[in-house]
Amino acid sequence: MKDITPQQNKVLDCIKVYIKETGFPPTRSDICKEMGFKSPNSAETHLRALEKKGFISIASGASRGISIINNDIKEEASSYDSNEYPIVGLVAAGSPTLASENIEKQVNCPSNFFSTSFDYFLRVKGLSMKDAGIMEDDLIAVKKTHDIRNGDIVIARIEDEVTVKYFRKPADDMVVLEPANDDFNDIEINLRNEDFFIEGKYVGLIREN
Amino acid sequence: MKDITPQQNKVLDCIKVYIKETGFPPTRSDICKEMGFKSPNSAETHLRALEKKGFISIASGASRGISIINNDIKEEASSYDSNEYPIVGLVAAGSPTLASENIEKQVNCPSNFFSTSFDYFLRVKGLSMKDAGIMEDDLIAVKKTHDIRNGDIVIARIEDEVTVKYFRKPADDMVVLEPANDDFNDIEINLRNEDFFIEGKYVGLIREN
DNA sequence: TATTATACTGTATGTATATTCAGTATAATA
DNA sequence: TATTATACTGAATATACATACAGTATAATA
Repeated sequence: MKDITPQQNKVLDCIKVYIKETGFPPTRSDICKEMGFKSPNSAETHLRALEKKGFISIASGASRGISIINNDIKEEASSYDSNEYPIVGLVAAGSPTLASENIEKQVNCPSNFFSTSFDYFLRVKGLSMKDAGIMEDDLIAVKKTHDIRNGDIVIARIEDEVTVKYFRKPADDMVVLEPANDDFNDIEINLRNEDFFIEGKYVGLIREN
Repeated sequence: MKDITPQQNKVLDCIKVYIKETGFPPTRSDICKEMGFKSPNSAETHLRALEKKGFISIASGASRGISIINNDIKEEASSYDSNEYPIVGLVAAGSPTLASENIEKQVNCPSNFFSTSFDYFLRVKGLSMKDAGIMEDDLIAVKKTHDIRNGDIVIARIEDEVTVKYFRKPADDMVVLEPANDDFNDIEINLRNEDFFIEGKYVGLIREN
């Protein structure tokens, strides 16, 4: 799977939304309306790019012949399929690896439990995301991915510190991590100087009381 | 929902199969091929019958504008054994009963998922418990019980209104329900005058992102 | 008995739609 | 420097498609 451009991603998203809302895929012209294009060829070229990169398939000659190619392994599994997922502690320093010494325990959970598939649970320390409803000791479902958009909640590692924050990228060489708590400050990272790594994306939450 | 004829059922089935295999709905002509009809009008009349009976909707003028209307009562009717839990909507008025019309869907979940056993999930409306990390559209795991202590989060019904709040009982004939949000006020209930009922206790939370 | 629903064939037509061709422009890559 | 990918506008066209109209026939209602 090759890289997708932001614009192509938008088009892909708008196709998904269209299908979800109408039950059938959009025409070139429908995509133009959604995206604000003035020529059906704008949609066409994006579709061909998405096809080439393996995100969709296009049935030749057929109207609305677009179908989303799903490489989310989760979807293929049956709805009652369940798996063991590790709970990883959010250790103050060091990355949340899946090495056995970091695993608190394994929990059984249906793999399609959240709308997106995920890889492990992370136990939250601190209250920096309080206003997003993420509290101390909550379990965050984390999907290992680098496909992050502004506003996503990410699990990131800066130098040796792991943290959960809102993600924003105002410039190519800069990332801002924003807490959801007025008692905390934004973290600005200069990608030139600092060691920054995105462990994954927050896709769901579980709280045991 | 009116009765469906065997032939109409076949057509409906073939539409479902077509969508599953191609990702988009069939044309009249596609249906003819699948069903062995020789006239597109055969498909057309069946489609109109299915539309009239509420099984599909047809977008006027659009090609392949068929979408399946989903009212799978099957899942809702099944009994809640070991691992299937119903999601109940927190309707503004009325108690969150397990009657099928109130059940959003069933989710598969290990019965020992939370430290305490539970009976159903409730979808949260509003932000009155924001500071307890309970946000809009979260799923609360509810245990049907009347064993409540001060400080527990309860699902309670006052007259015809269902609400989630902290529970406190300062006197034998009085209950105070406290929100976790400064924008809301405490609710004081005089047990002599008002119809008050505890539906259950909050034992866990799930958030889908 | 007349009417309506079901279940088809066959033809016709306007338009919805995919798709190609011709351009313009920018940024990245070889 | 030439080439390729991205990101568009704009026009043209063959055909894919929904849909209406005209029939035939059977069974179930009212």
